[in-house]
Amino acid sequence: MAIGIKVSLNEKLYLRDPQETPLGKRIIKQSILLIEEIGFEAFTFRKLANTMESTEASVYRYFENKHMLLLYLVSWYWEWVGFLIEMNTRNITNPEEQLKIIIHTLIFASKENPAIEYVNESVLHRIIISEGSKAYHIKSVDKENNEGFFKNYKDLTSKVACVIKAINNKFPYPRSLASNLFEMANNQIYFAQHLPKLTDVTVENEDFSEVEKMLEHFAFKILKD
Amino acid sequence: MAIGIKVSLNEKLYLRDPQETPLGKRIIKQSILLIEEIGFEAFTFRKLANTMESTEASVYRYFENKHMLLLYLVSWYWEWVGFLIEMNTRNITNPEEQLKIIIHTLIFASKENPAIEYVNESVLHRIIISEGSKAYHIKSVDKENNEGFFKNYKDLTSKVACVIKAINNKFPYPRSLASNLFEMANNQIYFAQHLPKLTDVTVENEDFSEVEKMLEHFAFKILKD
DNA sequence: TTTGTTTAATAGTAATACTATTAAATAAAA
DNA sequence: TTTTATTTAATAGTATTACTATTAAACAAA
Repeated sequence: MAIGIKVSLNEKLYLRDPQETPLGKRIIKQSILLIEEIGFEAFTFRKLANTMESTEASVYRYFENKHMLLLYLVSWYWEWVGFLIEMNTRNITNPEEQLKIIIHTLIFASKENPAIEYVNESVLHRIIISEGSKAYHIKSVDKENNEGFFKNYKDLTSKVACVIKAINNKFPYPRSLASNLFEMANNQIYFAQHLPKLTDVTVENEDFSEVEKMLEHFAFKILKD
Repeated sequence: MAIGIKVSLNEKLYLRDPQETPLGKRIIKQSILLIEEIGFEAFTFRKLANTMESTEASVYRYFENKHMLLLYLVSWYWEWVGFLIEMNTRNITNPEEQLKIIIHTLIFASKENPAIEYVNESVLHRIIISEGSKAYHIKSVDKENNEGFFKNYKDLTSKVACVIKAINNKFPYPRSLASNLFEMANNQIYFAQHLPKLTDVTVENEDFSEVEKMLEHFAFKILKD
């Protein structure tokens, strides 16, 4: 990922690279806003084309269907979070400190300085929270996994699992803890906002600090000797 | 829930109670099989009607749309798991033992003696694992929550949160731990089956014992003083 | 036997997902 | 500069899907 320029993603995710043309960038920008506004089920390429004053057929030249577009956005997000984590932990040697930074980045990724003008990271974060899991809860998950569509998410999980192992080499579930931290972060934010009976934390005005505190509590308690 | 007879669910979930008529029971039975076979996105009432030799219009007399049918199945599942947990923990006084039984029931619910002939609990479990979260990851979540559509899941979370509090009254996140155990159970099974890089456990031939062991490890480590 | 009620089938419509073909714009080559 | 090739987008479709209005059949109650 070269900052300000181009995020490197699996080329099979798209038919034509949206980062290469002005229309492609508008498709990314506007689809993020429209999915957030009406939800992924109601989202269609025709509605997208209407709001961005283009045509349905033009959008289909970039993405095979709306599922692939979601997959693109999800991959973009995790690539970006992975990049932020890499940056923020670079000069830290203590693995406990690294994990704290990872949790913080996971929760506050959308508050970092936006790197790319055609992606509203804050809105994208909300999409990942409410629609993200639909990217892999599909019948074709095995085929798409073989194509490498989930590589960004898996690579980030591996990276975090390494930090977990550095903290406690005897802990038997580093990957599961890593993926659970990702899933739990998004789930508990969603619960706080929509199904508060399912959580103990509160989220107001996009302030996720209680979630951060809870994830730290969970992670470090589990990793204690 | 009266065993062998009728599961009590929110009446707003359906237009006509499917448990009341033979056609309704066939709709439940066949929809479980068809969703499992082709996935929820490809599932339509027309395809369902074809496979069960009925008509699309007849299915629409029972459920407003396929989302409401999924919500019905998800509610049915959690009501059933809650019933099993109630049964299995009834004569247990030790809360640690209760939590172990809860985790076991959560994981092996589908292996219990089927209570109702028109529901294949094992197939339903697979649907909950791969499609369940789509029931509440929708734009209308707040409205539907007000209607009480998620009551079964929330009640079960409250019940488990009580057991968690009985184990360690000082633990600050009993609801979050409870909901996370539910979500984690299904997620980690799904990862083991489809995205093994995201987990450390393996699941072969529907044997979920490694997942059970991991959930116990997580839960009891977190609740330790 | 009549009336009312439940249930299901017919036959639609509107919206959606997707595509084949053509046209316009731009760039490269002669 | 002119021709040719390539990229990009618009038009105009088709097939499928989601959903509904209306009618008919089955059954029960009066």
